[in-house]
Amino acid sequence: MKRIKVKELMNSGQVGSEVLVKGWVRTKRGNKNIVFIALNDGSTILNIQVVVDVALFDENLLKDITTGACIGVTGKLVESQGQGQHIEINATSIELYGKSDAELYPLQKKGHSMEFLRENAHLRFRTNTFGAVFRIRHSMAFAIHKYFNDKGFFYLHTPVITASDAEGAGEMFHVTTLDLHNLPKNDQGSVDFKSDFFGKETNLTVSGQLEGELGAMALGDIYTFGPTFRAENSNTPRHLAEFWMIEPEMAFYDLNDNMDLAEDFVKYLISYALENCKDDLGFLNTMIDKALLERLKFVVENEFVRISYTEAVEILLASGRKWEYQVGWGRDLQAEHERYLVEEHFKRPVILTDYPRDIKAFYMKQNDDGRTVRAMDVLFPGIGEIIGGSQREEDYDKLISRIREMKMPEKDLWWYLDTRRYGSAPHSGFGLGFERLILFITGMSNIRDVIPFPRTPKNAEF
RNA sequence: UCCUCAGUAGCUCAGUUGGUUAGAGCAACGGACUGUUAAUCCGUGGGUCGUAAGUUCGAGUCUUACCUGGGGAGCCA
Repeated sequence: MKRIKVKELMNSGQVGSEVLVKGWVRTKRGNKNIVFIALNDGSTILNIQVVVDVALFDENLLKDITTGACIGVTGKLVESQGQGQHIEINATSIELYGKSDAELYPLQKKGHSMEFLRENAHLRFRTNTFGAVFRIRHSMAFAIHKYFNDKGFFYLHTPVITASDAEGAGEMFHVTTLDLHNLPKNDQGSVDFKSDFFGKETNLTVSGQLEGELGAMALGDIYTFGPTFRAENSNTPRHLAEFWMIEPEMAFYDLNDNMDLAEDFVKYLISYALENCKDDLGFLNTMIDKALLERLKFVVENEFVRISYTEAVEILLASGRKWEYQVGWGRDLQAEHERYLVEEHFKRPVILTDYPRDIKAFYMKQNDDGRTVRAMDVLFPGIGEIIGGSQREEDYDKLISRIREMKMPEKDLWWYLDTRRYGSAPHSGFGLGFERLILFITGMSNIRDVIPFPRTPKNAEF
């Protein structure tokens, strides 16, 4: 008999038919006459209830069916006599694929703390919460590709290994095949990378943006979606050393087009989750965050506030608040400032634009005022900055003077500068932190719980 | 990296001004129960109190260092 997934069974299983399901035991309960098994196969958060007439089965087999064990069940699909589920399976035969010693299996049929489950990341997939989170994570990855594909964007694979630290987005992980215990030195006494694998110093990427711009300057609209690495010693519930980022880059988009796309994109993804992840979101709304669904709907239904950095500073100064970090034009906004704007003043997502150029990256388009750039940050409640982007500086002279002012390695950027030498065009783009999006959509509070295997300082287990 | 809180049974925690044999709930195990929903009821086993050093007649409790984790901050997505 062909196995049917529980999700399909719940949606379209025919009462009265013979079915075969395979999955992992969540709980078993009952008495010496009848036993109930809650079986989950990961296809849905819903369990199928298996009803076992004890008289029909070997006692030792039933003894081995414990929490965590893997079994296959053949039986008749019937309407449930009990409350709590509409259908169930009257088992006629059970095959035990893998036992699970109940005295040793870490997961119990009770709630566990997130910290405990994080230490058991190899097994946490088997919990309701993490099953829901990772099904939603998949759906969001799929929706991202669908959104851009439907809009005519091309998925561009930018390199994971790079020789440029051009953006200066953060500390980088070195990539080398040199013998770390016996490093070759040059005449100046520093490491000689000429004999390294690539013949030069290389790192893991901190952003695919610069390469993405090359693609946009020919293909029009592109996006990247891949892993990103930051060797920052950041220990917070919002940072990872290895995370996934989506970076669209669009020719002929100005900053307003860029903001329109960012807002439409995020709203599309949330709508997609609301429509396609109902069971999982319903569970998270009940167990993790009672305001989750309400908040998601609110974001979809309301326009994001768009104000300039300068206006934001005025609001903060007029608030009468005492800030731990001083507010003033030219200073970067701190978490407490962003939080005030999003969570108290406007009570909705906010897009801040036109930041002082001295606190932003070299590639951002310079405004005519000579002191601000066409940057945008999308700020979300509870998350902070979820998107950062800008219109790019397409003017060669302005770009090169900025590179020199900031003492960037001009020589290494020759290929980037070539896009401004040959057929330069106005263009824009942004970066969306995938895990921060998943945080917002699932209502989870720690970023380590929305990526299967978190990489953080002092932690690369699993 | 900084500030702060915590680390005691498989899990979540209690443990008084330092004092005899370190407790509870849940889980596990054994038993009871003819339809259960994290079933219920009765019973049983289970501990190098994060690690190291120190103070003391005596340390789960006090001191110092280190390790690990949570929360906040910085850096950022």
